[in-house]
Amino acid sequence: MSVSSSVKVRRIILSLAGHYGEIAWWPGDTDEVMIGAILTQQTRWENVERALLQLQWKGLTSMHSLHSAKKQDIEDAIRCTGFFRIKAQRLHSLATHVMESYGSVDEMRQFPTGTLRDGLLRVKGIGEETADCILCFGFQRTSFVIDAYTERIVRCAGVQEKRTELKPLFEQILPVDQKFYRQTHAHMVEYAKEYCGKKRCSECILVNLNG
DNA sequence: GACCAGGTCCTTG
DNA sequence: CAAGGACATGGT
Repeated sequence: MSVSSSVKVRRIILSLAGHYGEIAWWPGDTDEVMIGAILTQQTRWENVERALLQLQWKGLTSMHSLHSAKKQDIEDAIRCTGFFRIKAQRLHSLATHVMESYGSVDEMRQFPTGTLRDGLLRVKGIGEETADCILCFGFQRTSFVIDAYTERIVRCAGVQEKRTELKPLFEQILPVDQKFYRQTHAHMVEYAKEYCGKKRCSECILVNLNG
């Protein structure tokens, strides 16, 4: 008989926190996090940073400016992130949602997390992970991000729950403190990039988590 | 050249 | 609901 998924996840969280400690991760203002969250879909972060620089040169790093930008200008700036046509469309759709539903990014801050999340998920091209990244890292909310890396790590430890059940599983365990949400997601990504390849997981410091 | 990257949407069986 | 393909550039 193995331990429950809840205990496994708790061990992973604690183990990684002990391994990495506090790390700086995904700084930037709210608009920039929103943009980065879309650009990083299925894309390395280094390429996203280059695109963010190009957007800065064009003055397109706010929802306000993206709302009125020409599609061609957005595409040219973000080409290096791949999927550039669909991502340009997604950025514009997000900007339109922000400006037309709230008027500005600052107006969004007074709304509850659930309301903001429902709105974001209605934007075509924003799924659960992107919405939670925006909420957790852009709006400082306690909404945990489940990504491919997190799923890979918990599978490795024998957690069987479906992906949609992982978010509530983590949120039951984490203290309701924004800092833990940010840090834990950061740890998952750093750890997986270092040790969990897509096909195999070597030198895994979590190998004894089932015991 | 093959394979992968911090997803999401759409279509099929 | 699960599985497969499309979207596209850049690095190993």
